[in-house]
Amino acid sequence: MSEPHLLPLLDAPPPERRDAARNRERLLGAAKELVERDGAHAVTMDAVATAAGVGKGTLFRRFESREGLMAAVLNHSESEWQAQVMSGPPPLGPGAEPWDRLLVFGRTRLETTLLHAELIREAGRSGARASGAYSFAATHVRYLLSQLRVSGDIPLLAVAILAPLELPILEQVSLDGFPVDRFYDGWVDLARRVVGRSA
Amino acid sequence: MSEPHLLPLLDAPPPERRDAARNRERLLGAAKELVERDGAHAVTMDAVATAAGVGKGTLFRRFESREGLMAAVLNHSESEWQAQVMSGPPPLGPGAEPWDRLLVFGRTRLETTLLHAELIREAGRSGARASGAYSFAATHVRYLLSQLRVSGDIPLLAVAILAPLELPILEQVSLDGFPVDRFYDGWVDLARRVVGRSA
DNA sequence: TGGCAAAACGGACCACGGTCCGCTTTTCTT
DNA sequence: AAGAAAAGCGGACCGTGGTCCGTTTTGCCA
Repeated sequence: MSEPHLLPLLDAPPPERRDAARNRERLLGAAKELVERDGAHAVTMDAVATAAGVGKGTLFRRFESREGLMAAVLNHSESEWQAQVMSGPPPLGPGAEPWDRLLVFGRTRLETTLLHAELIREAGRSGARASGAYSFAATHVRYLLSQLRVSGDIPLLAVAILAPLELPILEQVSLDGFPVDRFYDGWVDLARRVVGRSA
Repeated sequence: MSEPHLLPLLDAPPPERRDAARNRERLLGAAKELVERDGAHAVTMDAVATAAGVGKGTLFRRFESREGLMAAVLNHSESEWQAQVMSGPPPLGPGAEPWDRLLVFGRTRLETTLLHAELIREAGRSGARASGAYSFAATHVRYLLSQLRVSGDIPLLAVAILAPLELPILEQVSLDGFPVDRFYDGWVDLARRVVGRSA
């Protein structure tokens, strides 16, 4: 009947057991390797579990679903870009004019999305959700827009600016046969109109 | 060694055999019914085939995949809206000012997308592709933009205007907890900026 | 009308995502 | 150090999407 000695501050998330952590790492490593070798679409859950020397049940307990696993891999791949944005050199990182940062942001985001296209596709809904990719970008754009003293509903304008850079949109568009360069120019034009720059 | 008597004009698509046509109709009907009754996510291919009194192989031959089937159902559902846009009463249909048409277009498109959300989701890539939903909307917006004498790369601006109304974007946004009404207002603001209206 | 090639049919079959539950490992307590 | 509860493990098992191929139907021509 003894009371717990330490009250959890802010109900802390329960820590991970040692074997669990080890297996998560093995699984993620195996997944990354297989994705790189065979392409995300060809990676089966059985294969990942086997390659990691772990049971399938474990794989699913750690990553919820195939999409979840892909999202985890994706997240890892995008984290470098996120770091560049947050603390890399200008003009992508801090230190440059907001407008210049926005332009570079758009270009690199477009490139990153295309680079990870397959992974994003395989990650499905989790791609945007579980991996913080989308909300990171949204937050950053909102920040830049506020720096630019844009008038209006900034969160929504951020959505509008980001939307054409999302994979589902890019896929629809490229079905219509747009080259990527032209697409980027178009995006710059859009950004100009939205933030209200004339030239 | 006789020559064919009739040359096909513009290599015509081969017509469908009677049984094939009959089965396609049965299948589509069964699918619509099941989707309505149980929700798209709960509809299995076996169930559709059985309900239509047809083998599974036939179902797949006619509709390619589950996504293809869902796209077909979706297409049917959207055709009414498309008809309204093309030849219904103003301001959605022809006869009103382009700007007013654009506004109503946006609102009804948003509503339609949300109404068919589940079907769109289940239709996956085919949702945009096979069902002409996306390209219809794009074409129409391009038309309205040209009527509005908008300067710039009209096809790309059309993409930019349409993008925030696509389901994947709406889903990401509503995760961030936006009410729909506010979202529509935001879209109108976006449209204003893109076409260059001050008020 | 009979016959034949092409098209379509259908259900047995397969692969893969996901679940379940009896067993093992970890961790905490005394 | 021992013991027990919690957390984790793993692989047999299941449902569903998708394929394959021997059989049937259709449409055409004689």
